[in-house]
Amino acid sequence: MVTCESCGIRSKAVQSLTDEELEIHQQNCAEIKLVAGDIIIKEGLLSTHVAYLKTGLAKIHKKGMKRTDQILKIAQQGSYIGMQTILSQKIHQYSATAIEDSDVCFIGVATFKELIMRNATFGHELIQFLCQDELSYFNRFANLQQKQVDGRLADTILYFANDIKKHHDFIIPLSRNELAAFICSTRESVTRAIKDLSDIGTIQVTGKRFTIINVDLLKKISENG
Amino acid sequence: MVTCESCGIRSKAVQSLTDEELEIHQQNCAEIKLVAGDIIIKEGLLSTHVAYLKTGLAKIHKKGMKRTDQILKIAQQGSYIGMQTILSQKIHQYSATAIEDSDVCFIGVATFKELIMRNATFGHELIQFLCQDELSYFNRFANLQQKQVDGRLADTILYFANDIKKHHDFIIPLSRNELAAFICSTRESVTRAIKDLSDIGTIQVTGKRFTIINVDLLKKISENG
DNA sequence: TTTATTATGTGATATATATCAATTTCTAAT
DNA sequence: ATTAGAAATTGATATATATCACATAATAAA
Repeated sequence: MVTCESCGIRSKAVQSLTDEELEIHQQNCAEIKLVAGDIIIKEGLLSTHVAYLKTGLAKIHKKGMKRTDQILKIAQQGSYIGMQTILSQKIHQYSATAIEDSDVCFIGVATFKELIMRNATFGHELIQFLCQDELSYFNRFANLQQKQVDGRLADTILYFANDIKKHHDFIIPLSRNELAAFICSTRESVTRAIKDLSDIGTIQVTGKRFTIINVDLLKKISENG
Repeated sequence: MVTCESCGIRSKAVQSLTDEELEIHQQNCAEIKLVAGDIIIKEGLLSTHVAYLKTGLAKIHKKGMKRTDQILKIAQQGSYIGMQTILSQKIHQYSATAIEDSDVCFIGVATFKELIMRNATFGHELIQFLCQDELSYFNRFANLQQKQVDGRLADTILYFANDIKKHHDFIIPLSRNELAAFICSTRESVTRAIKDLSDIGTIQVTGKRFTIINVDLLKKISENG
């Protein structure tokens, strides 16, 4: 069994802990293996743990008025999930679901809070994380509002290629419905947008496999909206 | 002159400082009186200070591809502005402009960071603030995407009434263009939405003065989109 | 296999809202 | 008060995309 101490991929925050603090962390922390589709946290339920996504990929989603959830963001390995709620409110305000097989560590709320209060560097790392996160939202927000569907899809494809998969040929582990929920559109419009981008020769798509053929053109569409 | 020590409306974070730390804060902090329209921080410029909005109201806005800025949020008194950038990136990623006469304290970056690293409670309060903020975005995001203009305007009117002005009769210190930038629409559509809500007797509007006549109906429109 | 179920694709149509153009109202300056 | 400039309103039109309806493909179950 891997302890927090021996864990090679612990967060920067955890790296800043003293031996004693790391021991506290270790005692109140459980690692769980998830498969795609497993729920990490669920909107509306009491928040008892903070989740740390060690490996894998998850979607952060939220109920709207309409039936389908909206996908707020994709959480990559190294992300803390559910800490927003844990510190002030007690009920999770959003859900998180693994979209790839993932390893997740659950840390008890009380422990998490204690570490923040004990170790300023731990808190500092969390602040960095939260700030970074907020800036991403600002960007996403601006892009979503000012671009139309083709541009938003281009953004998403480039995001998966550059930030997540680091490859020009990759799987986007989202259904067309989920893609729509992510770029704030509909299944049908996503299908058509994929066709548009394929037709002009920027990408090649088979099911969930995307291959970027002409990056420059794709970037141009992303930039022009 | 008001010192940080004697300041009655210092932030919860500052309240947690020791006398010595408060002295450090005091030495690197300047209070400035702004009038509506004054810039607090500007996107693209080097971030040297964190701003604390002591009193007043400000808009947080960001350049898009199109000419007009988008308004990401309204910052109320008690908000820290510009701390996202200061900790990781060096260039402000968004602008902040006073939309009412305001008192703002500017704290040097180095000092701000020092206090985070010295005092875990200070950091903890900032984390609370950031988490709260993030949850607001999630809500705003969900609402914006799923409601149409009338519903989004209703949201905004209720937001100013309940959260900011705490009155059913109040001034929204935004032009129609700014209102549009806030609810992600256009000047003309905002005008028409205001007319819609007036026509059905939910509100009464003269220029920037809004009076809520039928709250229940307004809430209903907000909820149904 | 066959059948049921779910995901995806495609065409036709509806609609909310952006855009364009012209007018009126408000505000500030001389 | 008069003029100039900006902000807001109003109407007509264009358009991106949602919605609806149906067809097809992929997947899981019997």
